[in-house]
Amino acid sequence: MQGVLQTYKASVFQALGHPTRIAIIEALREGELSAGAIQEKLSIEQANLSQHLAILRSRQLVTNRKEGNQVFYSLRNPVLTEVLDIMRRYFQAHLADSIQMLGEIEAEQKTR
Amino acid sequence: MQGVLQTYKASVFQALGHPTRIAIIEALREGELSAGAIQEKLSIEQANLSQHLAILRSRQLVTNRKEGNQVFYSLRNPVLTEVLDIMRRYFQAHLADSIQMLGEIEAEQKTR
DNA sequence: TGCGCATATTCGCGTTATCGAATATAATCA
DNA sequence: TGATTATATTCGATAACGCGAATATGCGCA
Repeated sequence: MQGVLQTYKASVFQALGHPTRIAIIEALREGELSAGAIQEKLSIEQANLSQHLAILRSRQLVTNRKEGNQVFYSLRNPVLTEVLDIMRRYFQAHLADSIQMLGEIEAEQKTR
Repeated sequence: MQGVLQTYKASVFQALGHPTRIAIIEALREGELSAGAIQEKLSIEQANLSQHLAILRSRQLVTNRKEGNQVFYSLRNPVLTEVLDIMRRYFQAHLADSIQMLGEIEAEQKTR
């Protein structure tokens, strides 16, 4: 087993390692949104969203603010969008390979 | 299910979402290393390392060069270390919370 | 050729993640 | 208070992950 620090870093990346959670974070780029608004934007099950939000909360990637009936989420730190932007550059740098990977991902998705 | 692009991004983060793989990438920061050298550095099972390397390869995060008997690995793109550096800043920015999280991670590890 | 070293792959199994359904909580409002 | 809305949690099933043991592959060298 590796060090605690590496475990910590890994846990943050792991939280980012799901398409729905990437979508949530991208949805929050523009500013805070209520859970309901996110749900509508992503059109996923309410419970499922709540589970993903719980993970992002537990990793401290988002904060939430309760207002009356609803809960508003926002990104905890702009560093996150920074990382996503870098990944976009990374994606472009490896465009050819990435396209191939996308193909494989698509193929996998179809066979499910 | 979210878009293909988000699935792709998530798959890259997911590859980073394991302490051993973080350790591998950090080990490769200084330059290329043979699989054996990495194994020695991390002191993990040979098969296990090979599995992790396979994942990093499949996500295009590392390249490998065969030389005679051995295989040398290196980071595909400096963007990776850039992301790790940013995460370090992130970690420092949230030091207080992170320390708490580390405590939780440690506690979890002990109870296993 | 046949042996030995470095690395990769396969297999079986335990653990963790993910999902939808159902249920719980908590706030508002009639 | 009771109904309604918004969100969270629990549960059970399935899928994916991670590991070590065993085995396979591939290269160099006697």
